[in-house]
Amino acid sequence: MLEMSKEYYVNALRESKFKITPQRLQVIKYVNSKTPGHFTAEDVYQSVRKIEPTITLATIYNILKALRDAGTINSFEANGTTWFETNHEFHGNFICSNCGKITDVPISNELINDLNSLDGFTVENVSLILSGTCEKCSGVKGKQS
Amino acid sequence: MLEMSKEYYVNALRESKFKITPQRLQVIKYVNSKTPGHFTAEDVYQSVRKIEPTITLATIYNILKALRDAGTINSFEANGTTWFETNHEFHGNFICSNCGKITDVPISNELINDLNSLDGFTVENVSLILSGTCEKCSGVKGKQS
DNA sequence: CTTCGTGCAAAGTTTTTGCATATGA
DNA sequence: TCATATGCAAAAACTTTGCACGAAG
Repeated sequence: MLEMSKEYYVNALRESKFKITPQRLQVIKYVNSKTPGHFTAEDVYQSVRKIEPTITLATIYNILKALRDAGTINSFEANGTTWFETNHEFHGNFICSNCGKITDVPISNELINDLNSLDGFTVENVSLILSGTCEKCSGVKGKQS
Repeated sequence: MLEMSKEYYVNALRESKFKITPQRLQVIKYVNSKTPGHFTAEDVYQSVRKIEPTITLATIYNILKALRDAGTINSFEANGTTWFETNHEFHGNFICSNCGKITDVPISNELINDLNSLDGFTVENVSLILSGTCEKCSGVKGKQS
């Protein structure tokens, strides 16, 4: 895989016949700054609108879909929304049911082999989502922020 | 684990201090009939309303939450909705992006060990979601039903 | 110049909430 | 009796759609 950089995203969009627009460049800038990390369409919107004030959530959804179709970001659903991430290494996403924070957790290689040996199924995407209490929230009472 | 039966769900609700209502019994009847299987709140609603015509989706959500809190069903999010299932064995859920069908897929025990050895995290729930093309849809053109 | 993307408004889905009434334990 | 559940309506949260205009290639 190419090193993460804005060019990586731009090239991937071009290869998939997407046009390069100022709005897309701003979303790329945001996404690239969040490596590794997890973000929602709303997160991207709130950040990018500071530079592109006329942009709308619908356009953010469009752009994130393009970046995903170009193979540069992954998505998974949790807590009622779609989360995006740039981490292409196979991993789990641990979601703390107390504070809501999402943390990447490592997974052994054996599982990857398992998943590639499913008779009859062509696996294109895998998401492993764990929930529970994170280290910081263990023994601490509080509400999700 | 107890054998799956309506009593299993009723007992679990009682142990968690939930009341047994006719509406809950009908949802239990539905859930128990879908073992193994995957269903949404809407699926339950459409079935149960035939016997309990005044029931509403809000009540279905309430009951499914109670059954989940009582530890009898699991849930995961995919395709924009929450799916419920009774399968308590650790497994993956393969979602065909062509026909939408969800299929349980077996996972080796190694992963379970991995997931139980996450330093600092208390794992309460795990969902492994795979997407791609199922056997039936491989090589077949069509739209999701 | 032609196709694709953006901005806007509106609608579609799924899920939650508040409250009065009804009911299980 | 009394805490909890139900039914209803309304709202909230997230995502998609249609269309006219604008911009990239």
